[in-house]
Amino acid sequence: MAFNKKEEFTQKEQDLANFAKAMAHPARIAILKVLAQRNECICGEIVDLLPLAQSTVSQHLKELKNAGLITGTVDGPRSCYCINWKAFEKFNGEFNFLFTNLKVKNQKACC
Amino acid sequence: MAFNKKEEFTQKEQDLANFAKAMAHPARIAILKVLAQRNECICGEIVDLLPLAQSTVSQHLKELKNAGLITGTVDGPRSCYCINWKAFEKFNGEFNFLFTNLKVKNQKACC
DNA sequence: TTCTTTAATCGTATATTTGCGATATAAGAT
DNA sequence: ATCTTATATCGCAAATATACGATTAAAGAA
Repeated sequence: MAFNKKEEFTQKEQDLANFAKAMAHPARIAILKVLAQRNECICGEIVDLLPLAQSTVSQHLKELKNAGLITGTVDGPRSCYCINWKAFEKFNGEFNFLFTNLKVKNQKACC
Repeated sequence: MAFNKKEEFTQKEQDLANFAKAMAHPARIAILKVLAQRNECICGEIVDLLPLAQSTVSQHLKELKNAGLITGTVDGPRSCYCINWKAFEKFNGEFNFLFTNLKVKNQKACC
């Protein structure tokens, strides 16, 4: 890849891409779904629901946390994860601003 | 990776993850933005706007097309790409159904 | 203190993505 | 028929992502 060209794009483009990347795996979608329904889940519960090893689930949780889509606190041998609704609001707004709004103006079909 | 576990998730989870994956790169976000603003852009115009080689842009366009986010027709040495608004509507709805709706019920903050 | 339980991290193998130059293709121009 | 132009595809190198087992860490229980 010679060099990573991602930094050459605008910050907004990078942010939106990172948000999308965090959701770009069915396991992470599934995790988010569980958290959205329950709020306040420990890692073990999620592991039981997914067809993946504990270490793999932990890794996916870490990615979601790094991307800011979830929050988590470690409390000794137990942890607590929740959806960060604010992040979803922000990116949903960003997404709509970039695309859905323009739809109204520009509806013609071409190819 | 031993084996690809992606098929073990539900079809909806996979579809949403694939949609997200298509947007998981700033170059593809930038391409979608250009197409959203103009409708009916040829590849060359997009190449001029991005800090990437022609072959790389063509590859990103192919990925967006394969994911169904854009449509494109080849007309000899010239091509025409457009946003597939229906796909955006579909996935935006899916996304809202999975997450944003639940927000109302489940607002408490924990961690 | 030692044992148990739960989750994070490390190390590693394999798969996929990203990016480019070179080449192929396809249609119009000369 | 050959040249030009615009785009797609091929082949490859490097970077990242995915997944797991093994290990570590941290807190409560015995």
